[in-house]
This record gives sequence, structure tokens and C-alpha cells, in this order.
Amino acid sequence: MDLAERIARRRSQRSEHRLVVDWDGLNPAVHLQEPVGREALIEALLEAIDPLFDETLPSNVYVWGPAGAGKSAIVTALMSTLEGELSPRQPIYTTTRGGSERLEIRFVYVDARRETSRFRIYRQTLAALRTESVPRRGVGTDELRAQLRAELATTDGVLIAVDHLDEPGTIGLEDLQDVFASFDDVAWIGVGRTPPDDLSAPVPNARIHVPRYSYELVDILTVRASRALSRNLDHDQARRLTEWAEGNAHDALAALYVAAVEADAAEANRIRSGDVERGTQAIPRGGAPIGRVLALSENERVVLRELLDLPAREEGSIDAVADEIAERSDLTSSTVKRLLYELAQIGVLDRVQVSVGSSVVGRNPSMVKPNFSTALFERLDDT
DNA sequence: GATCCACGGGAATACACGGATG
DNA sequence: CATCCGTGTATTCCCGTGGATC
Repeated sequence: MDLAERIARRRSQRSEHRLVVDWDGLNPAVHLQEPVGREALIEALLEAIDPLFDETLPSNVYVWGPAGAGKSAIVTALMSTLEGELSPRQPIYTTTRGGSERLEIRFVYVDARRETSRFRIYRQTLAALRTESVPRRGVGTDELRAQLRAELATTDGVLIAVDHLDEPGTIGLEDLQDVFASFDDVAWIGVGRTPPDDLSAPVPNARIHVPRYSYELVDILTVRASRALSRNLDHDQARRLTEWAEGNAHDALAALYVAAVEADAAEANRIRSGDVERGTQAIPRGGAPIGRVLALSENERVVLRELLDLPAREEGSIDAVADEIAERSDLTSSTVKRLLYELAQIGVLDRVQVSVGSSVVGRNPSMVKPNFSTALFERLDDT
């Protein structure tokens, strides 16, 4: 979108009193093409993968830092730009025997929250590299690995970024080493929260620490808001959000998103401080990131949706809640119960002791409550 | 026929608590 | 008083089965 177009769009939006021009601009799970306030880190990352620019694969890299520090933002932006700049837009070469066709290094981003098995990682990588369809079932992991190996031969190597390692429910750095151990023409960037010293697996020498945001977060909110809103965000409100979020960009953006929803619903022409207030109240600090929740399987999200729809979800043991949800879905109570426990284990739900009357015998039941922004989930979880 | 993996259910383990035991 | 035991529930762990796909 060029400048004139942007201006025109704003004017027309303004005249319709639309505050929010582009919801994705505020979506914590969607990253900017051009990260803000992380120039030094990007430089460090480029340095680590420098051999690429001589058309050789770099060594593996480990990127780590706390939640909401912008790891995904940097890595996704880097990978998509590299794929755009250094890889052919479409493969136009024909493989002439003995010909010296110039191959290319390719770039793939994999979200370990979605690709939870070795099979899926191979599959996702393969799907990113080739245009023909990739089997989902009926073919073994070894077969898929062989197909990937064959596909790699048509490239000069692949740099694969695997995000969200070592989170509850995702594979770890150790698994990643193993998955690509037998590939010479693959280098990877592993991304996780765990400090290298706390990992038992061998960690690549190239390590990039992404620290929590401090002042930069104000700029990020400001830039995001300027893209997403037809009116600028007050500097004070941006500051208030970053302080409340203690530097966690996800939480700050999520709160801003909800604030925008409030303002939009009220047909306000700017985000008011009451909106920000309600935004912050709608986000559990340090809860599960919305991207985590959206990456859950269909049935896990069904369970969450039903849970949120339950008339009185504040009370009710897991057992009782599972029964109710089972009635409203085509899952068994037993399966719903298992899913609820699993969601609690990965931090999407919180388990809280239900204060129970004295008479009962046996272990005390607990109930679950969401540990993520339900407002955001309800808006972003389409289908 | 092979393969992956989501379901579903049951086995094993953890916990709560009153009462018995040392 | 500290520990163990029995009973009843909650929670975690595990694995066989079957659907969908190749």
C-alpha cells in the first residue's frame, strides 16, 4: 500500500468514523514486516547467519528470551524477508542435465505449537518448500523424511526457524537437534524461552539473547497503533500499557486490542483511558499468549468455546463442567475431562481449588478458569 | 495394507482426611 | 505426637482402536 493510498484510506475511514482501520495491526499474534526497536538484535542475528550471503548455510543458532520480548517478531520478519529477497519467487528453472542451474537457499518458519511431532515438522517443512501437496496420513515418517531429502536436493540448502521450543506441549531443542541430525543441507534457528544454561541438550554456539523490552515497547505500540487506528494513540496511554505489561509486548498489545474493541463498539473516535483500563483488565498478566490458544487443535478450541459459553462457569468442578461440555459437543465426557486437564497442564487454563463444604470425603475437586484473554479468543478464533 | 494420531477409557498414582497404631 | 492405613476422590499416564488418507 503506497502513501497516497494510505492517506485516502484514512480519510475515508475517518469520514465513516471508523477508529480501527486494520485489526491485524493490533493482533499480538500477527507480526510486523519490519520489527521496531530491535535493530541491534537483528544485526546480531544477521551476523550469525552471515555465511548465507556467500551462499553457504550458517551454523545453527539458538535465540532465547522471556515471553513477549519479541523473539517471534524478529524471527518471522527475518525469515519472510530472506525468503523474499534471496529465494526465487517461483521456481522457473528446468533441470537440464549437467546444466549449471543456480539453486537457491530457502527459508522456512515452523511453529512448534502447531507442529508437535517429528512427522509434522517434516511435513510442514516439505509443504513450505514445494508446491505439490504433501501427504497428511498413510505415509510413514521415514518416507516423509526421504521425500524431504529429495526436495532438498533441488535447493542449495534450507534454513529452518523453529519457534516456541521447550514450551509445555511443544518439542524441545533436544528434539530439534535430533529431527534434523541427519541432514547436511539444513541449518536451523531454534527459538525458545529457556536460558542455554538450563538446557541439558547441547546448545549451538551461536546464541542470541533477546531481553525483555523496556522503553522500546512504547514505540512498538505507537507504530502499531498508527497503522491500525485512524487516530494516534496518546503517548500517555502507550506508556501506561507498557508499564502495566512490564515490558511484555504480547500483553500490552492484547490489552490495546481489547481497548480498541471497546472504543469501536462505543463508536468513539479515539481510544479513551477507560478503554485502556478495560483492556488491561481483560488480559491475565503473564497468561497464555493468544497465539498459543489459537494454535490448539480444533477439538481443544471447541472445548474452550463451550467452556466460555457455559452459563455459570465460575462454579462447577472439572468433572461437572466436562459433563456439560460433553452434552454440547460430540465428545465424550471422558475426553473433555482429559482435554481440560491437558489444557490446564500447558497453562491455557488455570486450576483453582473449589472451596468445598466439609462433609465430602476424598481429594478436593478443582475448577478451571481461562488463563488467556477470552475477549481476544472469541474475536480471533474463527471457523 | 500402511500410517498417523485423536478418542476414549481404564490403570496407576496422588491427595485428603479420619481413625488406628506405636 | 508422629506415622501408617483405609477409603474415596481427583489427576495423571498410558495404550488399544478406528477414521482418514496414501
